[in-house]
Amino acid sequence: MTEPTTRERIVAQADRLFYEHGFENTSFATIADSLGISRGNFYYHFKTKDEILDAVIAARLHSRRQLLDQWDAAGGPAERIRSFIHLLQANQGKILQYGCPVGTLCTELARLDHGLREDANQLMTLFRTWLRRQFTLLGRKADADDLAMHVLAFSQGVAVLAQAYHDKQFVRREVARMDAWLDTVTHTST
Amino acid sequence: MTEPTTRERIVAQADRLFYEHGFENTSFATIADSLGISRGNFYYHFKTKDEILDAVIAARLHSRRQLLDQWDAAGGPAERIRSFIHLLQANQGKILQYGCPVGTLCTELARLDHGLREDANQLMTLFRTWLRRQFTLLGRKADADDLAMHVLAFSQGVAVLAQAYHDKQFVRREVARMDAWLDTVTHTST
DNA sequence: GTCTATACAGCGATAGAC
DNA sequence: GTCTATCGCTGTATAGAC
Repeated sequence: MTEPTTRERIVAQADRLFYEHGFENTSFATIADSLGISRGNFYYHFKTKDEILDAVIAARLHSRRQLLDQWDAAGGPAERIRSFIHLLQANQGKILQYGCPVGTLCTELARLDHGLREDANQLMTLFRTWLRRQFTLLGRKADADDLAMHVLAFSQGVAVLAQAYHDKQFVRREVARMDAWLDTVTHTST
Repeated sequence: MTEPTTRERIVAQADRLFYEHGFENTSFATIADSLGISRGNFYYHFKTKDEILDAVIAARLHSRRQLLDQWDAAGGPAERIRSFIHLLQANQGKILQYGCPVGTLCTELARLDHGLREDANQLMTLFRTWLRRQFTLLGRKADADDLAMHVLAFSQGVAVLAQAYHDKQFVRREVARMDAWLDTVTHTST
């Protein structure tokens, strides 16, 4: 295990802070102070704030791809989709506090009309494409993207309300409902 | 029809700008300039930015209550829930651009850890309570709140993805899916 | 690579003239 | 009730010493 570089430490910290407090609401000073490095040093590694955002999005893409690769390595498509649905419960603590890391970033950048908006959307699309593939493998080729978007909408909606109300029971109920829905999809031919 | 007061004009404009660009991203200068009034005059009507936010939330609560009152005046509970579901399509243009006015505000204030967070949540709760009442009237007393939350989660999830992808067809499909779901709820006894 | 010091713009907020 | 002028703070970003 090699020691992380300063650059890597900055990206990891920015990733966390952008998630917990938002991109706009996180300043250079906050990131630098929380790492114990100076603002000046900061600019040696990243010329602008957008460059950090870019690196954070790239890091998230990388980590999410690894997660999907893990799921791909084991189980069938139905089991994999279930892993995605259950992610809401696995990350429940964070989601109740900060919402979905993907959804909240897309929403914030859309609102700021930010240039890297489409890059953030790539994160959402990563899951969309992956889900679509799983539904295709299940024999739902014709409406695979429709079903993928439905699963995404479910997870985003639950995340928004879970954060607003801090309600674990609600998450549990909705995940169970989605599990039941997935059963009907799995056991139906097109 | 009486001429709107300066205060009313400020609230209306802030309401619009907070929705379109977010609370944090909207400055006094932006609001004042867009109304053609000076920053100084601004502070005669509102001492702090939070006071404006408070007024905007109150205004939204008022307008949404009026909408629900209209729905209550005509049709049965099933028809009313359908009106709520179809709101996503009625306001499609705005939602594709700016998301849900209720959800995005709750998400932003949660993230800012803002003092008026709970007041924004009241907006969500207004719809939650109203939906719960409709499901109770449908004879689903036991799980009325569960169903209400499910409908809310649906609308929030669709709004997030509709904004990210600017996809009208997706909204249409999800609304149709929700309509079908409502049929199964309506025609099932507890 | 890391630091201190600083420039400069924009923010929320205040004082006081009209 | 509306204006101009200005303060103090924080934000992003830069320059230059070590």
